Amino acid sequence: MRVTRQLQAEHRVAMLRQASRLFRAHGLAGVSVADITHAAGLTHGAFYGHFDSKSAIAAEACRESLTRAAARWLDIAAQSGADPLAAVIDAYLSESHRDQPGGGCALAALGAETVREPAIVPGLGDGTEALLAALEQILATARPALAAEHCPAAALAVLAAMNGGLQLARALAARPDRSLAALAAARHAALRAADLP
Amino acid sequence: MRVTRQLQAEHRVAMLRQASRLFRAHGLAGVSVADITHAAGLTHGAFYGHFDSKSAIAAEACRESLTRAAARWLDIAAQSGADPLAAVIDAYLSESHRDQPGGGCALAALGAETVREPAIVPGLGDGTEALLAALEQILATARPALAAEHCPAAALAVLAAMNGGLQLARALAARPDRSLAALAAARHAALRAADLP
DNA sequence: TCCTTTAGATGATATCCATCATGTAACCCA
DNA sequence: TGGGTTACATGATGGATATCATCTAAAGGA
Repeated sequence: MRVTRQLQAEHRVAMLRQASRLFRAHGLAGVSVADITHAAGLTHGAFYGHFDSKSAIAAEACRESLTRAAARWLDIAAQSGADPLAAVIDAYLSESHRDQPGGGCALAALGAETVREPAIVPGLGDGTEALLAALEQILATARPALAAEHCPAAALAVLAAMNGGLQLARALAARPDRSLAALAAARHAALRAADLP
Repeated sequence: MRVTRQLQAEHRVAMLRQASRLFRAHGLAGVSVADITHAAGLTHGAFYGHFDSKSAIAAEACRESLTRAAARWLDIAAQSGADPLAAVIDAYLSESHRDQPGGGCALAALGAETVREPAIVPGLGDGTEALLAALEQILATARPALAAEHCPAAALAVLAAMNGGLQLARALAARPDRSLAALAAARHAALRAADLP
Protein backbone atom coordinates (compact mmCIF):
# COMPACT_ATOMS: atom_id res chain seq x y z
CA MET A 1 0.00 0.00 0.00
CA ARG A 2 2.95 2.31 0.16
CA VAL A 3 3.31 5.01 -2.44
CA THR A 4 5.91 7.07 -4.27
CA ARG A 5 7.06 10.33 -2.69
CA GLN A 6 5.72 12.02 -5.78
CA LEU A 7 2.36 10.38 -5.34
CA GLN A 8 2.33 11.14 -1.66
CA ALA A 9 2.77 14.82 -2.40
CA GLU A 10 -0.01 14.64 -4.96
CA HIS A 11 -2.27 13.05 -2.38
CA ARG A 12 -1.66 15.94 -0.01
CA VAL A 13 -2.45 18.45 -2.70
CA ALA A 14 -5.55 16.54 -3.70
CA MET A 15 -6.83 16.47 -0.12
CA LEU A 16 -6.18 20.16 0.27
CA ARG A 17 -7.90 21.00 -2.97
CA GLN A 18 -10.92 18.85 -2.21
CA ALA A 19 -11.13 20.17 1.33
CA SER A 20 -11.10 23.70 0.01
CA ARG A 21 -13.87 22.99 -2.44
CA LEU A 22 -16.01 20.96 -0.05
CA PHE A 23 -15.69 23.38 2.83
CA ARG A 24 -16.69 26.30 0.66
CA ALA A 25 -19.63 24.37 -0.76
CA HIS A 26 -20.96 22.78 2.43
CA GLY A 27 -19.36 24.58 5.35
CA LEU A 28 -16.93 23.31 7.94
CA ALA A 29 -19.48 21.22 9.79
CA GLY A 30 -20.96 19.89 6.59
CA VAL A 31 -17.79 18.09 5.55
CA SER A 32 -16.17 15.16 7.35
CA VAL A 33 -12.58 14.03 7.23
CA ALA A 34 -13.77 10.95 5.37
CA ASP A 35 -15.54 13.15 2.82
CA ILE A 36 -12.27 14.91 2.09
CA THR A 37 -10.15 11.79 1.74
CA HIS A 38 -12.77 10.02 -0.36
CA ALA A 39 -13.05 13.02 -2.68
CA ALA A 40 -9.28 12.75 -3.07
CA GLY A 41 -9.53 9.03 -3.88
CA LEU A 42 -8.24 7.84 -0.50
CA THR A 43 -9.66 6.60 2.78
CA HIS A 44 -9.82 8.34 6.13
CA GLY A 45 -6.71 6.54 7.33
CA ALA A 46 -4.56 8.62 5.01
CA PHE A 47 -5.59 11.88 6.59
CA TYR A 48 -3.64 12.18 9.82
CA GLY A 49 -0.35 11.43 8.17
CA HIS A 50 -0.72 14.64 6.22
CA PHE A 51 -2.62 17.00 8.52
CA ASP A 52 -2.81 17.43 12.26
CA SER A 53 -6.55 17.86 12.45
CA LYS A 54 -9.62 18.89 10.55
CA SER A 55 -9.11 22.46 11.77
CA ALA A 56 -5.56 22.40 10.47
CA ILE A 57 -6.54 21.49 6.95
CA ALA A 58 -9.33 24.06 7.08
CA ALA A 59 -6.89 26.78 8.05
CA GLU A 60 -4.52 25.78 5.28
CA ALA A 61 -7.36 25.54 2.80
CA CYS A 62 -8.51 29.05 3.65
CA ARG A 63 -5.08 30.57 3.36
CA GLU A 64 -4.28 28.78 0.15
CA SER A 65 -7.62 29.38 -1.47
CA LEU A 66 -7.59 33.10 -0.73
CA THR A 67 -3.99 33.50 -1.79
CA ARG A 68 -4.83 31.82 -5.07
CA ALA A 69 -7.87 34.06 -5.46
CA ALA A 70 -5.66 37.11 -4.99
CA ALA A 71 -3.39 35.90 -7.77
CA ARG A 72 -6.41 35.31 -9.99
CA TRP A 73 -7.60 38.85 -9.38
CA LEU A 74 -4.26 40.17 -10.52
CA ASP A 75 -4.55 38.02 -13.63
CA ILE A 76 -8.04 39.29 -14.38
CA ALA A 77 -6.88 42.84 -13.87
CA ALA A 78 -3.84 42.36 -16.08
CA GLN A 79 -5.83 40.80 -18.91
CA SER A 80 -8.71 43.24 -18.76
CA GLY A 81 -9.22 46.21 -20.96
CA ALA A 82 -10.55 49.59 -19.93
CA ASP A 83 -10.99 49.25 -16.17
CA PRO A 84 -9.11 46.46 -14.39
CA LEU A 85 -10.84 47.19 -11.08
CA ALA A 86 -14.27 46.94 -12.64
CA ALA A 87 -13.26 43.66 -14.27
CA VAL A 88 -12.37 42.14 -10.91
CA ILE A 89 -15.51 43.46 -9.26
CA ASP A 90 -17.72 42.23 -12.08
CA ALA A 91 -16.21 38.76 -11.93
CA TYR A 92 -16.71 38.64 -8.18
CA LEU A 93 -20.25 39.98 -8.16
CA SER A 94 -21.43 37.69 -10.92
CA GLU A 95 -24.28 35.21 -11.01
CA SER A 96 -21.90 32.34 -11.59
CA HIS A 97 -19.85 33.21 -8.51
CA ARG A 98 -23.02 33.56 -6.48
CA ASP A 99 -24.23 30.14 -7.61
CA GLN A 100 -20.94 28.28 -7.20
CA PRO A 101 -19.63 28.85 -3.70
CA GLY A 102 -17.53 25.69 -3.91
CA GLY A 103 -15.29 27.35 -6.48
CA GLY A 104 -15.57 30.84 -5.12
CA CYS A 105 -14.37 33.16 -2.42
CA ALA A 106 -13.59 31.46 0.88
CA LEU A 107 -14.06 34.69 2.78
CA ALA A 108 -17.67 34.93 1.70
CA ALA A 109 -18.35 31.22 2.08
CA LEU A 110 -16.54 30.54 5.34
CA GLY A 111 -15.71 33.85 6.98
CA ALA A 112 -18.51 33.80 9.50
CA GLU A 113 -17.80 30.21 10.50
CA THR A 114 -14.05 30.37 10.64
CA VAL A 115 -13.80 33.44 12.86
CA ARG A 116 -15.20 31.22 15.63
CA GLU A 117 -12.46 28.60 15.25
CA PRO A 118 -9.24 29.86 16.82
CA ALA A 119 -7.14 27.38 14.87
CA ILE A 120 -8.41 28.74 11.57
CA VAL A 121 -8.32 32.47 12.28
CA PRO A 122 -4.67 32.99 11.26
CA GLY A 123 -5.21 31.29 7.92
CA LEU A 124 -8.28 33.37 7.22
CA GLY A 125 -6.54 36.58 8.28
CA ASP A 126 -3.51 35.93 6.11
CA GLY A 127 -5.68 35.05 3.15
CA THR A 128 -7.79 38.16 3.60
CA GLU A 129 -4.66 40.29 3.68
CA ALA A 130 -3.59 38.67 0.43
CA LEU A 131 -6.87 39.70 -1.16
CA LEU A 132 -6.43 43.22 0.15
CA ALA A 133 -2.86 43.45 -1.11
CA ALA A 134 -4.02 42.43 -4.57
CA LEU A 135 -6.76 45.03 -4.48
CA GLU A 136 -4.32 47.72 -3.39
CA GLN A 137 -2.05 46.83 -6.25
CA ILE A 138 -4.92 46.98 -8.71
CA LEU A 139 -6.08 50.27 -7.26
CA ALA A 140 -2.62 51.76 -7.52
CA THR A 141 -2.51 51.18 -11.27
CA ALA A 142 -6.18 51.46 -12.15
CA ARG A 143 -6.80 54.60 -10.07
CA PRO A 144 -3.66 56.68 -10.47
CA ALA A 145 -5.42 59.73 -9.04
CA LEU A 146 -5.90 57.90 -5.75
CA ALA A 147 -3.19 58.90 -3.31
CA ALA A 148 -1.00 55.98 -2.28
CA GLU A 149 -1.80 56.48 1.39
CA HIS A 150 -5.49 56.06 0.66
CA CYS A 151 -5.08 52.76 -1.15
CA PRO A 152 -5.28 50.50 1.93
CA ALA A 153 -8.52 52.11 3.09
CA ALA A 154 -9.94 52.00 -0.42
CA ALA A 155 -9.06 48.32 -0.73
CA LEU A 156 -10.84 47.59 2.56
CA ALA A 157 -13.90 49.50 1.40
CA VAL A 158 -13.98 47.76 -1.97
CA LEU A 159 -13.59 44.31 -0.44
CA ALA A 160 -16.30 45.03 2.12
CA ALA A 161 -18.74 45.96 -0.62
CA MET A 162 -17.78 42.97 -2.75
CA ASN A 163 -18.00 40.45 0.07
CA GLY A 164 -21.16 41.90 1.56
CA GLY A 165 -22.80 42.11 -1.84
CA LEU A 166 -22.07 38.50 -2.68
CA GLN A 167 -23.50 37.29 0.61
CA LEU A 168 -26.52 39.50 0.26
CA ALA A 169 -27.15 38.10 -3.21
CA ARG A 170 -26.90 34.59 -1.80
CA ALA A 171 -29.25 35.39 1.06
CA LEU A 172 -31.77 36.68 -1.48
CA ALA A 173 -31.26 33.85 -3.96
CA ALA A 174 -34.86 32.74 -3.54
CA ARG A 175 -35.94 36.11 -5.02
CA PRO A 176 -34.06 36.16 -8.33
CA ASP A 177 -34.77 39.77 -9.20
CA ARG A 178 -33.79 41.00 -5.76
CA SER A 179 -30.64 38.90 -5.86
CA LEU A 180 -29.63 40.39 -9.19
CA ALA A 181 -30.39 43.86 -7.87
CA ALA A 182 -28.11 43.14 -4.91
CA LEU A 183 -25.27 42.19 -7.24
CA ALA A 184 -25.76 45.31 -9.33
CA ALA A 185 -26.04 47.61 -6.32
CA ALA A 186 -22.93 46.11 -4.76
CA ARG A 187 -21.02 46.58 -8.01
CA HIS A 188 -21.79 50.27 -7.91
CA ALA A 189 -20.95 50.49 -4.23
CA ALA A 190 -17.63 48.71 -4.72
CA LEU A 191 -16.66 50.91 -7.65
CA ARG A 192 -17.66 54.04 -5.81
CA ALA A 193 -15.74 52.94 -2.73
CA ALA A 194 -12.59 53.22 -4.82
CA ASP A 195 -13.25 56.83 -5.69
CA LEU A 196 -11.38 59.66 -4.07
CA PRO A 197 -12.50 60.57 -0.57
CA MET B 1 -44.47 18.92 35.80
CA ARG B 2 -47.17 20.63 33.82
CA VAL B 3 -47.11 24.37 33.53
CA THR B 4 -49.38 27.37 33.11
CA ARG B 5 -50.28 28.45 29.57
CA GLN B 6 -48.63 31.72 30.40
CA LEU B 7 -45.46 29.97 31.49
CA GLN B 8 -45.54 27.72 28.47
CA ALA B 9 -45.59 30.74 26.21
CA GLU B 10 -42.71 32.23 28.15
CA HIS B 11 -40.75 29.01 27.69
CA ARG B 12 -41.19 29.21 23.95
CA VAL B 13 -40.03 32.78 23.89
CA ALA B 14 -37.08 31.94 26.11
CA MET B 15 -35.99 29.09 23.86
CA LEU B 16 -36.30 31.29 20.79
CA ARG B 17 -34.35 34.08 22.39
CA GLN B 18 -31.59 31.80 23.63
CA ALA B 19 -31.43 30.00 20.30
CA SER B 20 -31.06 33.29 18.52
CA ARG B 21 -28.24 34.38 20.80
CA LEU B 22 -26.44 31.03 20.82
CA PHE B 23 -26.68 30.50 17.08
CA ARG B 24 -25.27 33.94 16.38
CA ALA B 25 -22.48 33.43 18.89
CA HIS B 26 -21.48 29.87 18.02
CA GLY B 27 -23.01 29.03 14.67
CA LEU B 28 -25.70 26.51 13.79
CA ALA B 29 -23.46 23.50 14.23
CA GLY B 30 -21.96 24.86 17.43
CA VAL B 31 -25.23 24.77 19.32
CA SER B 32 -27.23 21.68 20.23
CA VAL B 33 -30.90 21.41 21.01
CA ALA B 34 -29.94 20.65 24.60
CA ASP B 35 -27.82 23.81 24.73
CA ILE B 36 -30.86 25.84 23.77
CA THR B 37 -33.25 24.26 26.24
CA HIS B 38 -30.72 24.40 29.07
CA ALA B 39 -30.04 28.08 28.38
CA ALA B 40 -33.79 28.58 28.68
CA GLY B 41 -33.87 26.70 32.00
CA LEU B 42 -35.45 23.54 30.58
CA THR B 43 -34.34 20.13 29.39
CA HIS B 44 -34.15 18.76 25.88
CA GLY B 45 -37.49 17.01 26.28
CA ALA B 46 -39.29 20.33 26.21
CA PHE B 47 -38.03 21.19 22.76
CA TYR B 48 -40.10 19.19 20.31
CA GLY B 49 -43.36 20.26 21.87
CA HIS B 50 -42.56 23.79 20.77
CA PHE B 51 -40.56 23.43 17.55
CA ASP B 52 -40.52 20.90 14.74
CA SER B 53 -36.77 20.65 14.45
CA LYS B 54 -33.52 22.44 15.06
CA SER B 55 -33.74 23.91 11.58
CA ALA B 56 -37.22 25.21 12.32
CA ILE B 57 -36.14 27.14 15.40
CA ALA B 58 -33.13 28.44 13.50
CA ALA B 59 -35.34 29.74 10.72
CA GLU B 60 -37.65 31.41 13.21
CA ALA B 61 -34.72 32.82 15.15
CA CYS B 62 -33.27 34.35 11.99
CA ARG B 63 -36.52 35.91 10.90
CA GLU B 64 -37.35 37.23 14.34
CA SER B 65 -33.89 38.51 15.10
CA LEU B 66 -33.58 40.38 11.81
CA THR B 67 -37.07 41.80 12.05
CA ARG B 68 -36.26 43.08 15.51
CA ALA B 69 -32.98 44.52 14.22
CA ALA B 70 -34.90 46.39 11.53
CA ALA B 71 -37.15 47.92 14.18
CA ARG B 72 -34.11 48.88 16.23
CA TRP B 73 -32.61 50.61 13.20
CA LEU B 74 -35.73 52.68 12.83
CA ASP B 75 -35.50 53.57 16.51
CA ILE B 76 -31.89 54.60 16.21
CA ALA B 77 -32.69 56.67 13.15
CA ALA B 78 -35.66 58.33 14.83
CA GLN B 79 -33.72 59.22 17.95
CA SER B 80 -30.60 60.40 16.17
CA GLY B 81 -29.68 63.93 15.41
CA ALA B 82 -28.07 65.23 12.28
CA ASP B 83 -27.86 62.15 10.05
CA PRO B 84 -30.10 59.18 10.87
CA LEU B 85 -28.46 57.02 8.23
CA ALA B 86 -25.00 57.69 9.62
CA ALA B 87 -26.26 56.84 13.10
CA VAL B 88 -27.46 53.42 11.98
CA ILE B 89 -24.29 52.74 10.04
CA ASP B 90 -22.08 53.81 12.93
CA ALA B 91 -23.92 51.58 15.37
CA TYR B 92 -23.62 48.65 12.99
CA LEU B 93 -19.97 49.15 12.13
CA SER B 94 -18.89 49.59 15.73
CA GLU B 95 -16.32 47.74 17.77
CA SER B 96 -18.94 46.54 20.20
CA HIS B 97 -21.02 45.02 17.42
CA ARG B 98 -17.94 43.41 15.95
CA ASP B 99 -17.04 41.88 19.31
CA GLN B 100 -20.51 40.69 20.29
CA PRO B 101 -21.90 38.58 17.48
CA GLY B 102 -24.30 36.87 19.89
CA GLY B 103 -26.24 40.11 20.27
CA GLY B 104 -25.66 41.35 16.77
CA CYS B 105 -26.75 40.99 13.18
CA ALA B 106 -27.86 37.49 12.24
CA LEU B 107 -27.17 38.12 8.58
CA ALA B 108 -23.49 38.71 9.27
CA ALA B 109 -23.21 35.94 11.84
CA LEU B 110 -25.23 33.23 10.11
CA GLY B 111 -25.79 34.26 6.51
CA ALA B 112 -23.14 32.04 5.01
CA GLU B 113 -24.25 29.02 7.00
CA THR B 114 -27.97 29.41 6.61
CA VAL B 115 -28.02 29.77 2.84
CA ARG B 116 -26.99 26.11 2.74
CA GLU B 117 -29.96 24.97 4.83
CA PRO B 118 -33.10 24.95 2.70
CA ALA B 119 -35.35 25.01 5.75
CA ILE B 120 -33.79 28.24 6.97
CA VAL B 121 -33.54 30.16 3.72
CA PRO B 122 -37.06 31.63 3.83
CA GLY B 123 -36.54 32.98 7.34
CA LEU B 124 -33.25 34.53 6.37
CA GLY B 125 -34.69 36.01 3.20
CA ASP B 126 -37.67 37.52 4.98
CA GLY B 127 -35.47 38.94 7.70
CA THR B 128 -33.10 40.42 5.15
CA GLU B 129 -35.98 42.08 3.37
CA ALA B 130 -37.07 43.56 6.69
CA LEU B 131 -33.62 45.09 7.11
CA LEU B 132 -33.77 46.46 3.59
CA ALA B 133 -37.23 47.91 4.08
CA ALA B 134 -36.02 49.71 7.19
CA LEU B 135 -33.04 51.06 5.31
CA GLU B 136 -35.24 52.25 2.46
CA GLN B 137 -37.46 54.06 4.92
CA ILE B 138 -34.46 55.70 6.57
CA LEU B 139 -33.05 56.65 3.19
CA ALA B 140 -36.32 58.17 2.09
CA THR B 141 -36.32 60.61 4.99
CA ALA B 142 -32.58 61.08 5.52
CA ARG B 143 -31.76 61.51 1.82
CA PRO B 144 -34.64 63.49 0.38
CA ALA B 145 -32.65 64.22 -2.75
CA LEU B 146 -32.52 60.51 -3.53
CA ALA B 147 -35.22 59.61 -6.02
CA ALA B 148 -37.73 57.16 -4.63
CA GLU B 149 -37.07 54.67 -7.38
CA HIS B 150 -33.41 54.54 -6.42
CA CYS B 151 -34.07 53.80 -2.77
CA PRO B 152 -34.24 49.98 -3.11
CA ALA B 153 -30.92 49.86 -4.92
CA ALA B 154 -29.35 52.28 -2.45
CA ALA B 155 -30.59 50.18 0.46
CA LEU B 156 -29.05 47.07 -1.07
CA ALA B 157 -25.77 48.87 -1.61
CA VAL B 158 -25.70 50.25 1.93
CA LEU B 159 -26.51 46.89 3.49
CA ALA B 160 -23.86 45.17 1.38
CA ALA B 161 -21.21 47.58 2.60
CA MET B 162 -22.37 47.31 6.20
CA ASN B 163 -22.54 43.53 6.23
CA GLY B 164 -19.32 43.03 4.33
CA GLY B 165 -17.51 45.55 6.47
CA LEU B 166 -18.57 43.88 9.70
CA GLN B 167 -17.42 40.50 8.51
CA LEU B 168 -14.19 41.90 7.22
CA ALA B 169 -13.53 43.52 10.59
CA ARG B 170 -14.20 40.18 12.28
CA ALA B 171 -11.92 38.33 9.91
CA LEU B 172 -9.17 40.82 10.72
CA ALA B 173 -9.85 40.88 14.47
CA ALA B 174 -6.39 39.48 15.18
CA ARG B 175 -4.94 42.68 13.70
CA PRO B 176 -6.63 45.38 15.75
CA ASP B 177 -5.52 48.33 13.65
CA ARG B 178 -6.54 46.65 10.42
CA SER B 179 -9.85 45.67 11.91
CA LEU B 180 -10.56 49.25 12.94
CA ALA B 181 -9.52 50.43 9.51
CA ALA B 182 -11.99 47.99 7.98
CA LEU B 183 -14.80 49.40 10.10
CA ALA B 184 -13.90 52.95 9.17
CA ALA B 185 -13.53 52.18 5.46
CA ALA B 186 -16.84 50.35 5.42
CA ARG B 187 -18.54 53.28 7.13
CA HIS B 188 -17.40 55.53 4.33
CA ALA B 189 -18.38 53.01 1.70
CA ALA B 190 -21.84 52.55 3.21
CA LEU B 191 -22.44 56.28 3.45
CA ARG B 192 -21.22 56.86 -0.04
CA ALA B 193 -23.37 54.03 -1.37
CA ALA B 194 -26.38 56.10 -0.34
CA ASP B 195 -25.33 59.05 -2.44
CA LEU B 196 -26.99 59.85 -5.70
CA PRO B 197 -26.01 57.70 -8.64
C1' DT C 1 18.50 -7.72 -3.85
C1' DC C 2 17.08 -7.25 1.02
C1' DC C 3 15.56 -4.86 4.88
C1' DT C 4 13.86 -0.99 7.09
C1' DT C 5 10.65 2.45 6.88
C1' DT C 6 6.17 4.21 6.12
C1' DA C 7 1.73 5.61 3.28
C1' DG C 8 -2.35 4.32 3.32
C1' DA C 9 -6.29 0.76 4.36
C1' DT C 10 -9.07 -1.23 7.76
C1' DG C 11 -11.02 -1.34 11.98
C1' DA C 12 -12.02 0.38 16.62
C1' DT C 13 -13.46 3.77 20.06
C1' DA C 14 -15.61 7.27 22.34
C1' DT C 15 -18.30 11.16 21.97
C1' DC C 16 -21.90 13.89 20.55
C1' DC C 17 -26.38 14.80 19.02
C1' DA C 18 -31.14 14.98 16.81
C1' DT C 19 -35.08 12.88 17.53
C1' DC C 20 -38.35 9.60 19.62
C1' DA C 21 -40.70 7.09 23.61
C1' DT C 22 -42.46 7.10 28.00
C1' DG C 23 -43.61 8.64 32.51
C1' DT C 24 -45.52 12.01 35.75
C1' DA C 25 -47.56 15.63 37.88
C1' DA C 26 -50.31 19.47 37.70
C1' DC C 27 -53.12 22.70 34.93
C1' DC C 28 -57.74 23.55 33.31
C1' DC C 29 -62.19 22.62 32.03
C1' DA C 30 -66.50 20.75 33.10
C1' DT D 1 -63.35 19.72 42.62
C1' DG D 2 -61.90 15.61 39.89
C1' DG D 3 -60.24 13.55 35.83
C1' DG D 4 -58.43 14.03 31.34
C1' DT D 5 -55.08 16.41 29.00
C1' DT D 6 -50.43 17.75 28.34
C1' DA D 7 -45.82 20.28 29.26
C1' DC D 8 -41.88 18.93 30.60
C1' DA D 9 -38.36 15.48 32.49
C1' DT D 10 -35.95 11.31 31.85
C1' DG D 11 -34.24 7.85 29.22
C1' DA D 12 -33.35 5.46 24.86
C1' DT D 13 -31.72 5.01 20.09
C1' DG D 14 -29.43 5.25 15.96
C1' DG D 15 -26.34 7.61 13.28
C1' DA D 16 -22.39 10.35 12.45
C1' DT D 17 -17.73 11.52 13.15
C1' DA D 18 -12.94 12.90 14.88
C1' DT D 19 -9.22 10.57 16.12
C1' DC D 20 -6.38 6.49 17.37
C1' DA D 21 -4.46 1.66 16.67
C1' DT D 22 -2.98 -1.80 13.80
C1' DC D 23 -1.82 -4.02 9.66
C1' DT D 24 0.35 -4.68 5.07
C1' DA D 25 2.76 -4.07 1.28
C1' DA D 26 5.69 -1.53 -1.28
C1' DA D 27 9.21 2.21 -1.65
C1' DG D 28 13.88 3.31 -1.36
C1' DG D 29 18.32 3.23 0.52
C1' DA D 30 22.25 0.09 1.44
